[in-house]
Amino acid sequence: MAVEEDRVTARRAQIFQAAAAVFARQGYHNARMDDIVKASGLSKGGLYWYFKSKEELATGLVHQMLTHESEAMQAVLNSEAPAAERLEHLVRAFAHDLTKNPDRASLALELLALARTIPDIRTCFDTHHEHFVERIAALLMEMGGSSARQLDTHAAALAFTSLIDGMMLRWTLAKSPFDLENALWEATEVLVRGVQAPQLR
Amino acid sequence: MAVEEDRVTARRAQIFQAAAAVFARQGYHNARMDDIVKASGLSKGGLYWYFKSKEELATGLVHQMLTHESEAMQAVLNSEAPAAERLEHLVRAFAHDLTKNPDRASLALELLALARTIPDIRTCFDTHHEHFVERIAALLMEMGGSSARQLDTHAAALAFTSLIDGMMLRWTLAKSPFDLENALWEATEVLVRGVQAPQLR
Amino acid sequence: MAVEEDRVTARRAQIFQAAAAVFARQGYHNARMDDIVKASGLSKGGLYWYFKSKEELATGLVHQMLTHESEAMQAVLNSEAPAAERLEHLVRAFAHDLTKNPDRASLALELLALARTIPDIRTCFDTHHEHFVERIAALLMEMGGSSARQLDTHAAALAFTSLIDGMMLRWTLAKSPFDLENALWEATEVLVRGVQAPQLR
Amino acid sequence: MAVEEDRVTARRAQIFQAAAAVFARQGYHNARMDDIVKASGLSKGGLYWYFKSKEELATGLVHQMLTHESEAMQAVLNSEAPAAERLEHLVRAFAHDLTKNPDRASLALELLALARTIPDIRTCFDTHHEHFVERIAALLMEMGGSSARQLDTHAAALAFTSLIDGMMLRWTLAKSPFDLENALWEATEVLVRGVQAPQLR
DNA sequence: AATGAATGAGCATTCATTCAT
DNA sequence: GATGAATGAATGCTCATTCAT
Repeated sequence: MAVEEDRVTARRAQIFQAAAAVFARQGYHNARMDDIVKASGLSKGGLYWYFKSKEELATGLVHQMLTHESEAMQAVLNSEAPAAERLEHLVRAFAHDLTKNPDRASLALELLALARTIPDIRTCFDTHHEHFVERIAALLMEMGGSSARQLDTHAAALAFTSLIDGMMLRWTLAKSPFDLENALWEATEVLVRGVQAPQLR
Repeated sequence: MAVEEDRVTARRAQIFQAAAAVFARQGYHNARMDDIVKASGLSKGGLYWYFKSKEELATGLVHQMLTHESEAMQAVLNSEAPAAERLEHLVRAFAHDLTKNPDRASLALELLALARTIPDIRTCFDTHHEHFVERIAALLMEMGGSSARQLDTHAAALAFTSLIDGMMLRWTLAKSPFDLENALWEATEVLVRGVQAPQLR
Repeated sequence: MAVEEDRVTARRAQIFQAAAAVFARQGYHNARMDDIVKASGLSKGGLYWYFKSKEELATGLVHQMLTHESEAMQAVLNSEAPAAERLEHLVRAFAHDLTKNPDRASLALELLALARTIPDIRTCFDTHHEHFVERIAALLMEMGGSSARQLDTHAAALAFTSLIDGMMLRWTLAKSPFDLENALWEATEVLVRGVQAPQLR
Repeated sequence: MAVEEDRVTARRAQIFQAAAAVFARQGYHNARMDDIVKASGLSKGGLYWYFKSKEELATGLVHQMLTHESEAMQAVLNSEAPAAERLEHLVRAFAHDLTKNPDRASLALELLALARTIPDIRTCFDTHHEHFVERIAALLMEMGGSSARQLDTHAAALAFTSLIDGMMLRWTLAKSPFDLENALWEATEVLVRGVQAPQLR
């Protein structure tokens, strides 16, 4: 039984990997099931055994990716380091990972656009984002927001996550590539400074 | 002659409007040329008289939208008000506009995703973004960056534009809608504070 | 009135020339009315003023070409020279003309194929061919067929015309071009010899 | 494996037959893929599984027809009979076949016209014709050409093949049908007599 | 479980023809 | 007579999905 499970998991992983590569390169709509079949090494019927439609495959892929990302994030947040360091680690790890796998950023944009059209995917992203914002807000709070700044903290968290997505997007599309890790960390610093700085008015 | 030009312009505008509505609702790939034809009030052949392919139509639409946006931005920047006010005006106008036309944000995401696949569209966005960043950088500089902070200013401008795109994206996808104008302005304030705050380390 | 007629004739000739060139190069079905419009120097509406459909244009073109060819043939046949010389002249003139205007042969094949589908064109060719065969038969008879060979003469005429069409066809399609005039005249000689030779059995 | 091959061959044959019928009746350009689909008994996708475009289908059809024809010719030429009889057999079999299947002649004209536009088809015909001429030349030589007449023999072979094509063409287009077998054999006799007759000049 | 041949609804695009000006 | 913008039916081809083996 466990062996069964393993094979299923392995096959699905195999397919996810193929789909990720194909979607990243060609985009969801320009990707043919046959392309994914070819990339996966399975047969057409085989693929449809594990995913009953292209949409379900995309949805599953989003789910898997966001789960991974969430776990990776949690791992960093669970560390013993001071909040500021955890934040930096988070940012750098994220940027570093994308820099090494630029396709991931491309894929993310593709799937994000898909969220507009496919409700399940939208829900996935939505939930993920909410958790993300909460964790960041907590982190920022811990970093030195006085209780009087709670609102600011939450707003800053939203700003932070938006910043990340927006910069990833810019980075994937920009023809003249820039150093994502650096840019992202600089931006984060500015943001953090802004949160901790005394109110202007 | 001028009349000719006018008709051509009018027709193209008419088609752009139809395409914008359809792309916003259904997405580029789920949009049928027939849908746009229907929405435009022209005939199929008529549409193809002005745009020789679906792709060219999308490209033209991106061009037109970015041109409009750039001009709107310039108009705000040309005002006599102090820099800080111009920035606020810019942010609020942008957010206000989207709030009144939520489809625009949706459309923007769609077209942004298209940029991955269609080179001409990518170029349009790229150029537009570069100009955008430059203008914002100039504005931030004017707002009080000492020359010693030039680098920060540019980084902050990049952060700012990323923030805008990212938040617009979040806003379109979020199921629980939030006040875009408020969130964006708060985030902007944090960012500005961060730029003007004394270096932390 | 006569001036009117002249203009009409001139315009039609102008269009025929354009259509001939376009059909020769692209074939009837791959030719767009716009191509012919462009080649003719007229406007779309202008072309349709003189020919009310693509098919009518093709039909008119066939008619005009066959009329010309028939007249050219008649001119040669009307000469005072001995029959054998007239035949040679006929063959050489025909081949010479095609060699100088290879498009004509190509066009002929195209229109011949069209005859299968367009009844009017088929009728044109049919009538033309009948006359052609009759004239050739008369010529061959004059060249020395005894009355006892009348049947042979007619058969030979049919053979002769078939030979011409077939060789023209081969010539247009052959990738390694050959000397049409020479080949055709040699073949004619063989045929003539065969008609004049004593019955074998 | 052999079963696989067989099915593929059978399907292709099935499609060729349908295409031949449809092209013969309507012509290549007036034939709709749907017509062929209907005639073949397959589905649209099924047809496209075996031929990836209309053009490829036509090309394949030409190839198949010429291969068959070449084999049929070879079969006749391989017989033990004297050369003259083999020639007669060849001519009569060819004509007889067409008379029983008039569509074949019609189809041949259609495909011949296609050769003007589709390079692969042109090449097929070209190669076929070359072989045809060579075989006929050899046959004529065997029939009694002295070595002094070698040139004439080749010319006569070219004349012969042209004659066949031309007469088939005439026969398909003629409204008043004639006896193809008879006409063709008579013409052949004249030609042969011409080759064997003493030089005139 | 796995295969891949077969299905058929769906779609972008074309192009002969028309007609208001 | 002439123009060319506008029409819309027509068509080759695609591709997600199915199902007999």
